[in-house]
This record gives sequence, C-alpha cells and structure tokens, in this order.
Amino acid sequence: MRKVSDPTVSRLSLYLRILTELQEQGQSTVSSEELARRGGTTAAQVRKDLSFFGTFGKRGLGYGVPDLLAKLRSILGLERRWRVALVGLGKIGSALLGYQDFRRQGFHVEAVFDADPAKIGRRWDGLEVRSAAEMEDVLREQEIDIVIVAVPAEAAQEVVDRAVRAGVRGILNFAPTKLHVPPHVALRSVNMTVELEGLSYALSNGGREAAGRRSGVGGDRS
Amino acid sequence: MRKVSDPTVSRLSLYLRILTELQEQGQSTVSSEELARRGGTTAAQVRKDLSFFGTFGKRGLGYGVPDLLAKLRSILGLERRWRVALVGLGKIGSALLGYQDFRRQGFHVEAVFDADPAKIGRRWDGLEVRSAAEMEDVLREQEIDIVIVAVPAEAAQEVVDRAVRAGVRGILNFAPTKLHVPPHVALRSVNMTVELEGLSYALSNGGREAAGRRSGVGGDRS
DNA sequence: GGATGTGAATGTCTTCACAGCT
DNA sequence: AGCTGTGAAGACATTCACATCC
Repeated sequence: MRKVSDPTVSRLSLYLRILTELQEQGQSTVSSEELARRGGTTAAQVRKDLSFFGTFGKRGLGYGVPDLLAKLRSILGLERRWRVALVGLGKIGSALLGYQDFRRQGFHVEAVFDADPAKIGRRWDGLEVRSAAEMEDVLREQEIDIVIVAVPAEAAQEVVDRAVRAGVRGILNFAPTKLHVPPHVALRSVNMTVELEGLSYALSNGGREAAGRRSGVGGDRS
Repeated sequence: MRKVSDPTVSRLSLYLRILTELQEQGQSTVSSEELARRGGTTAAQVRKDLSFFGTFGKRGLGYGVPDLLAKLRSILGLERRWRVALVGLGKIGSALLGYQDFRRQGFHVEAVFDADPAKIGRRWDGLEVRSAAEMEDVLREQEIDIVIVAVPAEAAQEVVDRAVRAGVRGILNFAPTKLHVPPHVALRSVNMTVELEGLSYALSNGGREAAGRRSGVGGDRS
C-alpha cells in the first residue's frame, strides 16, 4: 500500500460521501459501476483506487456498503478525533467557525487565534479567541494536529512556520498565496481565486476546453 | 495553443500573483528560476507552462515583469469584467459576499439568491437578495457568466441544472457534493472536507507520504 | 452470470538536457 | 555567459481487457 497518489486519496473522500448517502437510503451493496456513475469517474478507476488498499469487494456482487464505509473511514484516518486550530477570524475564518460541517468527520476546532486586540478574549462559538502571540504555546499544550490558515496572504507563511515549529503536521491553507512547508508536514490549499481564474480561462478560450480536476484545487505538495 | 492542461492553468494564476507582487516591489525582470522558487515548482515547468501560449521571455535575460503580467491577464481572460451570481446565503455564501477579494481580478457579484423567505428582499452589501425561484430569469436578464453555488449538498445539483438552463457557462461549487454539468459548461469545486480528509490520510499514514497537489485539489471536469 | 482485481497498454504531465538567442 | 524554448525521456495516472472468483 505504498505510494498512493493524491487524486486517489481525494476520490476516496468522494466514495465515502457517496457510501454515506447509500447507507442512509438503506442500500446494502454497491457496484464499482454505480459508485463511478455517482462520483463522475469510471468503474475501473474505482476498482483501481480501492485495490491499493486491499480487496474489499465480492466478485459477482459488488461491495458491501457498511463494510466499505468502515474500511474507507479507517484508511482515511477518520476513526480518531483530530484536533484543529483556526488562525484568523476575518470573513473566511468566521464562516468556517460557524460552518463546521467537517465536525461530523471528526475534525474539532479546539483553539482560535487572531492578531486583532479587539477580537482577542471574545468568545466565538464557545471558544475564547487567543492572541496570535501565544500560538506556539497553545498549539503545543492542546496538542493540535491541524492548523487552518485563514489570515491575509502576507501573514500566512509566518503562521505556518510557527505552527510547524510547534509540532503541527497538517496545514489547510485558505490564504491566497503559495506556502512552503518541510517534507514531514502535509499541506493542502483552497484557493478560490485560482478556481475563478480557471473558469475565466475556460470561458474565454472556446467553450469546449473544460475546466478542471483538482478543484481543489490548488496544488501543494508537502 | 490547443489542449492546455488544468494544472498548467492553475499555475498561471499562481505566476500572475507572484508577478503582481514583483511589480509592486518594482522588479522589472524575472527568471523562470525565480518564478519557480517562489511558486514552489521548477524552472522547466514554468518555461513549459508559458511556452504553450507563446514566447514571452528574452534569452539570457528572463521575462519582463509588466509584460508577462499583461500576457497572463490576457491568457486567463482577466481583461474583461465577469458577471457573477451567488446562490445560497448561509455561512459560506455570506462570507464570500463579504470577502470579495476576487473583485480585484474582475469578478463582480451582480446577483444573490436564497430560498429562505426571511432573507429574500434584504440588502446585503448593496444587493437585494432575490428569491431562488426567480433564478433563471434574473440570470438571463443580468447576463450572468458564472454562478457560485453555496447551498446545501442536496440542493446543489438542481441549482446547477437551472443555472445551465439559463445560459450560465461557469460554475464554482462550494457544496460538498459532486456535480454533473454538460460538456460546454466549466466546473470547478472547492471542497474543504476532501482537503481535510486528505490531511487526515497523510497524517495517519506515515509522515513521509505527503499531501497533495492540486490543492485544489477537488477534481471536476466539465 | 456478473462484477471484482489487476497486469499491460495508453494517455497525460513533468523533468531533462541542450540547442539557440541575446 | 546566461537563460529561454522545446523535443525527447521519464514518471505518473487512467483506461482497457480479461482471468478469476462468488
């Protein structure tokens, strides 16, 4: 199971979501064909993706929904609770704090930081906003796994450097800038501007050259 | 200039941002080497990306900053103004409406829709919130180019179908679900859950298998 | 019979390496 | 001398096609 590509991992998330829906609808079994149709990919791709991690299906039958669901949650590391910190309480940071849909997948925001004295000390959603100055200490004390960076572009790299120094091993970046992290730290970015510009390109240059994969976007590599 | 890959287009956005910074700092020329270092890629990659669109550099010298900036803006279709509509005024939609950093690149939100009667008719940032029921008409009247989908997953596909029927050719999806569009429509997605799960996978499975690309990760194809 | 799992083939993207300008 | 532009090579990802098993 070494060397699984990133597109594959992203598709696993997708399958997980589809399987969750299927389970809610009480469907007990699913074929690679059906997963592919719902996920906008191909049956061969689904089977190949899963084959990197083991052999979960039954030939002639397909995959057991609850079974595959459990396997995927395990593969993606979603059986444990992840301790997340949010840095930056501007428009985007506040929205994320309010949204928290990802909490259901085990991502819990345990600390919130901002540099603005007017915000420090206030409570947002049951959490006290801490000063960005005490970031390293708090990240360490709270054993934060993942930091969500929602600060202006100019401040983002410094936040990352400090988080990495405090032992954080995962960064989710919302700042519209390219960040650099050491090899042992995982980085993903969400960059709306890149996506909009991709649409602009697609709309400008004929209709038929499409937009693209990776929504996701962005393209980091840790 | 046919058949340019999506990763290439995303990197053009990145170069554009770097060039903007360089210009603000008054730097007149830049090498593929420097663009690569700042952009977290390689010099060969930068040159290859640009070569799809023409020959913009001077051998022995590098690229002229203002010149390349102008070329990229033209390639990405950023010389015109794009008419954008936002559908869904929940946490994320409201944040986007408040954020609007992308306005500087020519993306103007001209219409806002929500299904909640309590929100319809209110003014947000100078725009009256319209009923989702009148979406098709307004999209057509206002000649909207791009629709940002910020509704719950269950409602997203219907919003897209209606937008497409109204002539919209670009969709930016924030709903945590896979959307399907006809070939002539460009689609990009931003899916935070996929990115977080990618981090979870990376953190779980050894430290050394990194996270990935394309932030942006998501992966559509129109 | 029906659907998986997978080597082999194909396709796509990145990196190399160097010829060619300035 | 320096740095671009690019064909060719290499790495990576997807698709094909079929043997395999329930």
